[in-house]
Amino acid sequence: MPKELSPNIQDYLKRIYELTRDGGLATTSELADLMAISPASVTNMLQKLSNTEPPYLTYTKHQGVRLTEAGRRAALKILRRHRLLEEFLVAKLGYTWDEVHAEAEILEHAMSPLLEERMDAVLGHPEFDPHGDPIPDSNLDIPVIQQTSLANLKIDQGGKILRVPHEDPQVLRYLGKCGMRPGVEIKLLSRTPYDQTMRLLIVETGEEVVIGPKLGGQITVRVG
Amino acid sequence: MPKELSPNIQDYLKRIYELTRDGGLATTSELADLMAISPASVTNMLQKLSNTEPPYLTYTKHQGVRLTEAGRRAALKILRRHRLLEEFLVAKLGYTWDEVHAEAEILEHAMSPLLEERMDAVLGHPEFDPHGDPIPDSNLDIPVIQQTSLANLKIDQGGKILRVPHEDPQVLRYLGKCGMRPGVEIKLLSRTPYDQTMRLLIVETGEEVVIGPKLGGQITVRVG
DNA sequence: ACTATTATTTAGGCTTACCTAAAAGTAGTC
DNA sequence: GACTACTTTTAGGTAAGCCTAAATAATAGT
Ligand SMILES: [Mn+2]
Ligand SMILES: [Mn+2]
Ligand SMILES: [Mn+2]
Ligand SMILES: [Mn+2]
Repeated sequence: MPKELSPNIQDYLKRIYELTRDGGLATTSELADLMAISPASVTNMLQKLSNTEPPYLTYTKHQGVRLTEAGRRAALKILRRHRLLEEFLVAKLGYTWDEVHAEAEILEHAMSPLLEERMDAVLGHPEFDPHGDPIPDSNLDIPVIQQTSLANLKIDQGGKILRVPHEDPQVLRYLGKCGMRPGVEIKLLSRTPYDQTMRLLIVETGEEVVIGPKLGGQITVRVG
Repeated sequence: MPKELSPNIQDYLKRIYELTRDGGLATTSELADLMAISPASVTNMLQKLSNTEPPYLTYTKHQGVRLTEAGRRAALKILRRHRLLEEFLVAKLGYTWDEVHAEAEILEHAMSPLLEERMDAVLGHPEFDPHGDPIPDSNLDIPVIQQTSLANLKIDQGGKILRVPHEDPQVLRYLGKCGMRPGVEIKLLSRTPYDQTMRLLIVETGEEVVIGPKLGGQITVRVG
């Protein structure tokens, strides 16, 4: 049976899950970048995780990796804890949404099943974390949400913000100040031709917000 | 400057603090027992911790160790987190007092200064944890409390329970069922001559409780 | 197709924190 | 003061998870 995975390994699996949600492969260098360690260390770990019984991922030399079902479940388990923690910190301990990711990144590895269950209960089984990411339920089922990147919005098209990137506190503080939160209705006013910078209208307040293409690609909306 | 201490080291220092609160020395084998590791490993770590700059403890070969001021502060820091966590889990997440120690033993190492501060605040700066142990304040000041072990109580002498041992869930469930909680008034009814078993009266309920000498030595009261 | 660049893997090492086995020190008993 | 039982230390070794440097594979430009 799968013994307890180390914090490192839990983070590897979570990263690989995020990188392969689109169906592709995660590469050595992407992982090395994200985790700020050397590519050699990543290769080592990927080989190790593909040789366990059962394997957590399938590894093709020089191509990349993808999670097995065992790997996906392990990733969702830690993702559930991460997102529950973020929600808990905001809802019950007065954290702002830019403070919670780093904290959850550590605490997720110290969280027992009991604590997970109690937090879930006192929060009323929340479906989304503060950044709009869905929280897998206790069976690790995670809803598939119909959504598009801001980058795909057409001029004058409106939509409701579903999720924003969650790792960078600076970005989150900026978005918060602009009123760009999950649930907020926006409308695309313009997109500059060369650098794809967007001007958005926050419908409720009438305020205008400028979002670059890199950030815009990471914000998702429901069109309509 | 003191870099971040590893979870292991934090636990070593906390254990040594507990073993030397009476002013004595902590020995290699006591620590090996408590931490369930080999004496050789303990020796190794004690030497290491006495050779840091600044040293966390003073080590005398074959005699034992005692904390330096740096060691004491590190121990109190982690003890504060441990006890705040225990209180938080009981007060805010519906834990029973026998469930919190094991959980806190892990979480204490994953707790940021910010989380410590927020928990302290939402709890209203509690002075005691669920087992009656004092929580060091944010300056690491810890109150000295006038108290005696149950073992020192004279027949017919009464007192208020101050603290109970906190590590063993079974013991805690037993004490809980008997009504032996911090704050409860008791009176010593009898003590058997050979094995020192005590019969106690819970004043409020009129119930009688039997406590052996080993457990009795770990429960403290304020006489009166 | 060849070469330059970039990505990945292999090889060899380091640190932390544990282990066992053997050596050495301490203390209590005669 | 010597013997014995017990505790502690030393010596040598392991596993994780990281590192750098060197070797190899993949990719892109001409
Ligand atoms: Mn996050
Ligand atoms: Mn993490
Ligand atoms: Mn405790
Ligand atoms: Mn601990």
